[in-house]
Amino acid sequence: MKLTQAEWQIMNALWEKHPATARDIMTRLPKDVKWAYTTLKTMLSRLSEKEAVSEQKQSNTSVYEPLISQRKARLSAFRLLLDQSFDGAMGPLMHFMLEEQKLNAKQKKELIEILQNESEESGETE
Amino acid sequence: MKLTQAEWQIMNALWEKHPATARDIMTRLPKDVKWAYTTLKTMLSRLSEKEAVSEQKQSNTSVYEPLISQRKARLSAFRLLLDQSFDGAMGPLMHFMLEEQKLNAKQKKELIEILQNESEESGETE
DNA sequence: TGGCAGCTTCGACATATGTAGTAGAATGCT
DNA sequence: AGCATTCTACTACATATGTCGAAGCTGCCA
Repeated sequence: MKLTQAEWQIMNALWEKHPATARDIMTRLPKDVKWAYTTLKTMLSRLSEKEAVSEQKQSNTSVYEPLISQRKARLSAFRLLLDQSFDGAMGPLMHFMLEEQKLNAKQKKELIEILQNESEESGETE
Repeated sequence: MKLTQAEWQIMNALWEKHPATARDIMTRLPKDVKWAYTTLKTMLSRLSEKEAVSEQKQSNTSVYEPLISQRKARLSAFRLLLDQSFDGAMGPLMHFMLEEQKLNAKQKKELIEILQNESEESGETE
């Protein structure tokens, strides 16, 4: 499932809290997004066609629910980035992240801790 | 500079070895890409318009050179993924990568080492 | 019960992206 | 010189994406 930029903004708002109406979602979109209400509705319809969200009518108002998990969406996006921009390998990506200083000292420290903790355990989510 | 999927495939081929002609690039595209020669040319023209590559005529044949570095392109793509899909924070991304088992034990170990070494140094930004 | 307010559905349109054909110029082989 | 090969430049077209406006329901309140 590939989401477009606009779709990500909507899905992010929806994952944050749902079910939600179009109005609800509007208020949770990034501040710099200034869509007409119908623009959002159009996007929601398209997401519904794509089976990314479900649409239920409560009397005259539609209530939406995500049908794809954030985890799956992230996985797709991540894989795409990896394949498309980093030769499909973690190595280049890791190097890139470190070289670009995408991590500050504190983050590095946290990361090290996470890594060390996780090294002991197994387990998954969803 | 945002590159599309098709553009990434071309730029990857061009970064790999350049200058290069359209024919050269054709041979280095992913195996599953089966474009007509003119399709590639169209893409190259668009990349040229976008100032992502330069086009020089050697007599009657165009020779291309990347004008944007792979590093910069990766940076854009990475930032976009981070902002769009991971709340713009490394934390969620790191957790995601670990949970998804994108890193095996050895890689984690290496990563920890790199992190600890780099922790002392400083660097610059873009 | 007449309306306003808010929702919904449809249709429309611009730009972006993917994909390619055609025509004509430049090259090079014979 | 004449022809086949190979390029380039243009044009075209479908689908995807971003953005709305218009018009028609629904429900609630004075």
